[in-house]
Amino acid sequence: MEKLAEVELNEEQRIDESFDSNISSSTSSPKQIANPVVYKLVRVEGDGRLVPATDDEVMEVENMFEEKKVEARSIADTGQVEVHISDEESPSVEAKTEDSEGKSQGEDTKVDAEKLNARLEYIGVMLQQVKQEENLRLSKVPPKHSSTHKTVDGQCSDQRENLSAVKEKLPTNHSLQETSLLTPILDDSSKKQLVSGGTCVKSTEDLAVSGSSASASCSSSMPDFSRIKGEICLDNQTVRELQETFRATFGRETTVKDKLWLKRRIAMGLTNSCDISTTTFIIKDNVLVRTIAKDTHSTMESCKYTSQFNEVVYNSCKDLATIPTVQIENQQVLSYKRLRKPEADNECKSEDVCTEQSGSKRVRKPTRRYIEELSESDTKECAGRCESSAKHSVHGQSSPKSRISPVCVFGTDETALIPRYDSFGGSGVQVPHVSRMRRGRPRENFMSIMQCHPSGMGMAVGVEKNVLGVHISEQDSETGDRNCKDRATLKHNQEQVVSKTEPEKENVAKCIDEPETVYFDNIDSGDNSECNLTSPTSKYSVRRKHHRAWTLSEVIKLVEGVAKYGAGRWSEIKKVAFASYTYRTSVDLKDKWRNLLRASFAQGSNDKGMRNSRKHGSMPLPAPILLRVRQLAEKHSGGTPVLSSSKFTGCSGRSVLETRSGYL
DNA sequence: TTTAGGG
DNA sequence: CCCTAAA
Repeated sequence: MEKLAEVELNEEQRIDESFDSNISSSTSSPKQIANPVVYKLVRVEGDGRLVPATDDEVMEVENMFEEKKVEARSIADTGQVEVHISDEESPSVEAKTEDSEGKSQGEDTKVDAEKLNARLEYIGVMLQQVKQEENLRLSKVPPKHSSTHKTVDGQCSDQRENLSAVKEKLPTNHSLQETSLLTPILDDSSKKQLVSGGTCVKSTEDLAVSGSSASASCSSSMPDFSRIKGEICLDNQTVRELQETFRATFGRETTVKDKLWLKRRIAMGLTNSCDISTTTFIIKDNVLVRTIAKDTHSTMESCKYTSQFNEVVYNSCKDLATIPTVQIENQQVLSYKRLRKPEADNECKSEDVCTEQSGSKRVRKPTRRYIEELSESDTKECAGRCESSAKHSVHGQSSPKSRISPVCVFGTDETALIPRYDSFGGSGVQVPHVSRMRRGRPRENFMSIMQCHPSGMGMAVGVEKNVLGVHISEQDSETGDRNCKDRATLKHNQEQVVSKTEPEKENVAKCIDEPETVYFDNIDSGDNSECNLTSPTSKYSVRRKHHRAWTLSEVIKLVEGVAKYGAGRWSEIKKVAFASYTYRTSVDLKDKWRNLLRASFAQGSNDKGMRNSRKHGSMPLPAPILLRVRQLAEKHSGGTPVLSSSKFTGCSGRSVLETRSGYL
């Protein structure tokens, strides 16, 4: 604490010295929040001079840190810092700082805030530059220049100079002073980001200092890399040592006893990467060395680099009260929530080491429910199924009987049958009605039943092809699709059906109602490959769930929809292009597009394997469409837009639409 | 509700 | 195709 006091004194003295300079308070911004504590630190002499506070007064500085923490936090919460950093250009931070040094008592408050702000700006700029350099180094592609970047470029021709400037400047007393500001603001995860893998001696020293001096006011201690200097082989460490190292790395205790876990966490922290696939770790000067490396692709390089980068960021951030903008822009993928939610829930937070760097992909929690459901249905057989179907039941029919699979209707237990029958698609065929709740394709279920008991269903099958197909495809879905919503139940049915009857039946029935010729994807085949009345063979038929094969026209609609609205606007596309296709949901479109992408690129790279994998019965996707898909994908991935590609790219010169006719 | 992703 | 989480 003595040191802190000294620092504060120095600050005040500086004010004192530069007192004579004129102030231009015009630069004051709304973010400048007066800090009342400052008043206690200076006195105004008769001539108006500011004099340092006495020792007793200085003691109060300690409180100020608390105040500042709050203040800085509030700044972060309102997002003002972002605005500040990105919008305001700072022609000369230093000059500004000097100019704005206080003159009178009234200005004093402003002075402090001014300095802080100036520093914020300065650091913001620096961080921008750091980031910029990062981008330059990581990729040849020039980074997108934000307004701030332009400003920076204008004033600083050489970024490296500024980088070094950061280093030189930061270890001064300011950084010391404000490290304590930073600490509580950054939560654990962000600290990890910043701290992990500091290879610089200075950073280590700073950390040590700040760790000791600021610990009084900070709940969580700072990492101490001095402990992990030199070469460390994690494998040789005991659990206790590993915990020690963990603490040195992440700046917090852990009670985890699992060696491997600890090693992995430490390694992750030091490399700032979750790509730790080895079991043996050696750490040398904070850089992870892999002795058993599975992925050798310049891991060391990247590790080292990120370490250095993070160190710079960290040093910079020490001087910056809050750094949301910079953090976010640095692809460190620190979410806003994290930065704005400083409460540190310790332990287990390190889990985030991994997720936080996973890039821009949306992060998902594990879906335990799905897992539970699956395992349950697997193990508990019928009981599990009943439960899950109950969960999905819209009607809320709680009676177990109501949930009995339709097959039971024709099975041994007639009494368990659902008493209700629905008219199916106006065909006059009565179908057993189960819980209407899933968006499933009823006809499969229905058909399979039909096939199993043609006699029971009477007339049907023959007529089906002509009549039912149309009805179902055009108007069913809403009623029919709800027919059997529970997949588990449906599966169950099918399995039972299969076990009792010929496996092909379902398959045959399934394709009856296809209004158009069905093509088959190149990739996502497995499901619909055999829609073929004449060759009802394969084993796949047994396993298939309700599946509506995509027709070529559908695919084309989809592709054009994507071309028009862009991939991702599935609901739009669905509304416009698939309005009449009630059985295609936006999710289906999305899935299909995903498959199309895969197909198109697969074809581009090697079409042989694909060709081999393709079964003879299936019709491949027309090349022009795949091409179009690929182009759309490229276009959307940031490439240069391709104009009316479909017209020119067809192998045969036909447009996609024309090509289509050949398949209908 | 819609979108993105995993299974 | 299904399911779920995130937005």
